[in-house]
Amino acid sequence: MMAKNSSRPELSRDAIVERALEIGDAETLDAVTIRRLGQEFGVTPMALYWHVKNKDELLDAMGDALFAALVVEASDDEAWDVQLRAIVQGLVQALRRHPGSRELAYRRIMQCAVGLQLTERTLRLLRRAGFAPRQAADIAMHALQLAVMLVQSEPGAEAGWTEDDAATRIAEKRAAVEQLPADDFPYLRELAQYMFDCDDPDAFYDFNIDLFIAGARSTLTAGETAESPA
Amino acid sequence: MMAKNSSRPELSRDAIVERALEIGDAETLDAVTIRRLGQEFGVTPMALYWHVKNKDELLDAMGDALFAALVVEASDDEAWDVQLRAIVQGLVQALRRHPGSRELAYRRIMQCAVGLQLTERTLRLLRRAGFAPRQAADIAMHALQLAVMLVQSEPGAEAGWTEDDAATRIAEKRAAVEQLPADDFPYLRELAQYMFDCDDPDAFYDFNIDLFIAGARSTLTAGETAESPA
DNA sequence: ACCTGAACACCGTTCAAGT
DNA sequence: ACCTGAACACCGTTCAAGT
Repeated sequence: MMAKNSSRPELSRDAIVERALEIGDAETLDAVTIRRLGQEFGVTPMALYWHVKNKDELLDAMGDALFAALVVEASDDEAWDVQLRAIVQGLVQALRRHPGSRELAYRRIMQCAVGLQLTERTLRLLRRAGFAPRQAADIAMHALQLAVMLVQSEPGAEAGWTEDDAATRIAEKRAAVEQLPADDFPYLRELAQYMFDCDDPDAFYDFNIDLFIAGARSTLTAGETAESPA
Repeated sequence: MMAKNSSRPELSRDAIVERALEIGDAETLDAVTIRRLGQEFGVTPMALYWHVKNKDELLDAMGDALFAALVVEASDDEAWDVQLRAIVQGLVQALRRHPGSRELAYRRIMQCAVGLQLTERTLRLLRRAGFAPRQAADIAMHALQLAVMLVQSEPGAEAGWTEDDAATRIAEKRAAVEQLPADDFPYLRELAQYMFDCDDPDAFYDFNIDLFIAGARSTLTAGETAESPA
């Protein structure tokens, strides 16, 4: 019952998931391996199978863990568009915590408890705002997937490597664009700095979220004559 | 030089990529294996390394191939929002051809020739429409990523399995939602049919694309006083 | 130019067995 | 309840060698 080694935590499902996320961030998702994890815990690979059914279940658990840090900074009685923005922003903040495992969010967002609760809340606020059922469903899904998409495509945050390594990758991309024929790609060459380098990630997220909210808003006003709110 | 077996095509880079996409669609992306491909061509695994540097390059080539079928049904002198819609639609149509390999599109869209040309065209039309440089860059990226996102999240098109197998998976998901406590998830239960079953995929795509276009449109009019078009 | 044989260092997973 | 040993069927990849 006593800790055998203070630097080596007890083996448990949560500890495994946590360590897996760390490895994903420090290296890559395919560095996350049953055998590697066993090694990190000073245990044989097979020991993990007691705590986790198989690797797929581990990846699912990692995906679910991404949503654990979710906080939505808006109360139920604020305007629907304020709430919707807060939901997407909260999701983005949560997912950004583990860059290496961002792609796992896709398949778990409509599966895990937090994701379902968030979906419920989004549907509720959209229905109450006056969106038709079909619209509410589509916009809710769009909102959640948008958050995943933005995090996944944030310029200059491809794989979870060292920070200065990311800088070199960006430089490579920009260099590749510089080499394109100026006659055929004038605009791309002119705007390359904006596409690959992201000096201000928060501005990037804000702009794209606003774009989405504006679209939703105009959809609502356009359909208001045809549909009657519940 | 003569075909040794008419049912077994010559080994070549293109043939390998094509077969890999077929396997991805018929089964899953991780059924796509160097060894499996060698087997399908009646050749040892190592033979592939002559035509393809390594597996990563193969996956990249598969991703690039997704964009090969791209057609944008809009000419340069149509309104900018019509063109923008046609671009996203064209991309969606192209990516839908290989459901099993959709996830590969993400990392190649700004890398492959077709993707770069499409980006250039999008930037050009947005700049000419009057968007500021930063806005044009963000919206262009958003447009391209949106297409990938929609294809990846089309309800009821998760993995590239049999069509009736997809039906059972949808039924499972809906059943899971039915089991949720009615007090906590009234909206989700009410709208479950819209979220998981997609009776009309084209309508799904149209709605979401329109949502995006509407957002872009309102961004343009909002910023028109501040920015002067080129 | 194009392919094979043999070998290496990895995977995930099962299952009976230990404590 | 929790972990190990041994084994199995897979991977991707290299490299010298064949034709």
